[in-house]
Amino acid sequence: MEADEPIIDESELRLVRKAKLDALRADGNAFPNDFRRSDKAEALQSLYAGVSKEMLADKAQVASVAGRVLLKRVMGKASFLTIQDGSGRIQLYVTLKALGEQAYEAFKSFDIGDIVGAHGTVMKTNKGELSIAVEQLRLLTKSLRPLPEKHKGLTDTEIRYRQRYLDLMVNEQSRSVFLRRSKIVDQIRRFFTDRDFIEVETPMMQTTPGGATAQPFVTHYNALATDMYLRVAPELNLKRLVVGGFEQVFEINRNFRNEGVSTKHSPEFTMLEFYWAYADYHDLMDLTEALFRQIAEQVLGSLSFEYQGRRIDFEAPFARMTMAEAIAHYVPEIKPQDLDELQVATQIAQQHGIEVAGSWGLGKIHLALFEALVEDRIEQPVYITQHPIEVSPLARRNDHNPELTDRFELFIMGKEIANGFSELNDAEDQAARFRAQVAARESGDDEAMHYDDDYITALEYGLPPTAGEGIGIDRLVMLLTDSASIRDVILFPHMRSKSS
RNA sequence: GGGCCGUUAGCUCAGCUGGUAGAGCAGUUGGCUUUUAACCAAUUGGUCGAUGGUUCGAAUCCAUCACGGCCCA
Repeated sequence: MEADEPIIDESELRLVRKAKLDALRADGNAFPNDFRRSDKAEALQSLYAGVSKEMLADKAQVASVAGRVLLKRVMGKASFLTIQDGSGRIQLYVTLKALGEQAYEAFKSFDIGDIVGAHGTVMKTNKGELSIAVEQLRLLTKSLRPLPEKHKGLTDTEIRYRQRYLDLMVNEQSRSVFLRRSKIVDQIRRFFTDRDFIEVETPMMQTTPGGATAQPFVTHYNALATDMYLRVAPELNLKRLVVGGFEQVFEINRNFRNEGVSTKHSPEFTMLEFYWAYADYHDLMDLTEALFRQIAEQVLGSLSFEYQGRRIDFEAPFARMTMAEAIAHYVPEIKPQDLDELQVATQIAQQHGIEVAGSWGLGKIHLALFEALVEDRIEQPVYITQHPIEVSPLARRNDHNPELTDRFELFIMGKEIANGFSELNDAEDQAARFRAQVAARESGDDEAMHYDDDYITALEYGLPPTAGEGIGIDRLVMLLTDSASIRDVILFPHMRSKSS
């Protein structure tokens, strides 16, 4: 996106640096790319952690490192630079004696933010800090803008999101969140490929949006001369693949829902979806627990962790309860038998300020009560099962109660983290459910699904009994990084453009 | 969409009941050969988010708008 003009800022700080760059240009190649490093900061730090100053001096180990200057301390004829590379930080010890007059003078004009390369001997200072006693120091990239303040860092949330690179440069916390995000996604891939799932990529642009009840983004496809929708879910395509014989598939990719933005919702978000033939929703719950334990163990090194001051435990089996059971469990003043009677349940809902339409069955009332009274109270992982059929147009009917589905949602700390069900593979039932969705659309529900004729055709060829699930990656990462807002786990969250 | 809060130097922030803008860091100059947010001395830097209004006088009070944050729907 080139929408925003670069900010023209000819402030004095910039002019000073620009003059330094001009001098470098006049002097030769101001942007060399022939420097090669031998070591990264973190590797050196851990390699020499237990080695004494004297032992290091005996070894006279040489190293080449490169990174961005974060701190600079000039003390006459000897100086220290702290640089940061992709792995961490390391200190450089720069002396007039080792560099010579000319190079040392040049070094003194380096600014915080510059990218440098250094070659020298690994040493420790009197205080025991690992450093490189620099013999050659090169400026690799001149930085023209001043970095945020060195100890308070960058706290302005808006700048942290709009200029994430600054946030990453100076806020260690932010770096670690995104490093951990990468590890979590890596673990998910391993988990599924280890179990013979294959990773696939299905279209982001679709002629018929489907797979979730949500309002889609619309775009125009010139070559096909048609409007298309950004997908709200990959679900229907993934099940087409199961029809085609890919019996275990998963996809980790973006979904787009043209809805509100909040600390829990981002219109563009990342979802894992997977489909597993010859399994049901109970198998999914077992698999999800195994997945979450593996991630926590591999990424955090522990099965329990803090989230916003609460301890979350993945070790104990995740509770499983129906929506009605959950209401009675979390809201003690509501008795289980009250929820079995349509009339009584309606009354309770109305008492809690819920507007109950005449067409609602027990399931819909339970859902409304659950969302109003239970969701926010949940802390530890709990599977809520058996959602009403009206709100689950793609899920298989329960064998004992055809008004309910074989479905679950996993909640942790008030957030819906996963949603899975035994898939509806009866093409005729699915066609009827689509028609009901279309009727809802026509009476004004923008989030209701479209009728997907092609999907019905696929089902008519036969979808094996299959279970499928979606896991919101951003929310999972929020939990595992103790992040309060979804924007803190998305590298470049969308922001309103500033009219200048 | 509604409520509350915020926007002051490149960054982090002070600035009271209205009297004409301040600190630390960064920058510049000088000093300093093992510092750790290095230190010491001097010094530059502002359309106080924008536009209106009230007032002799507005960063400060009022209104509208923009952007952001938190909470709610």
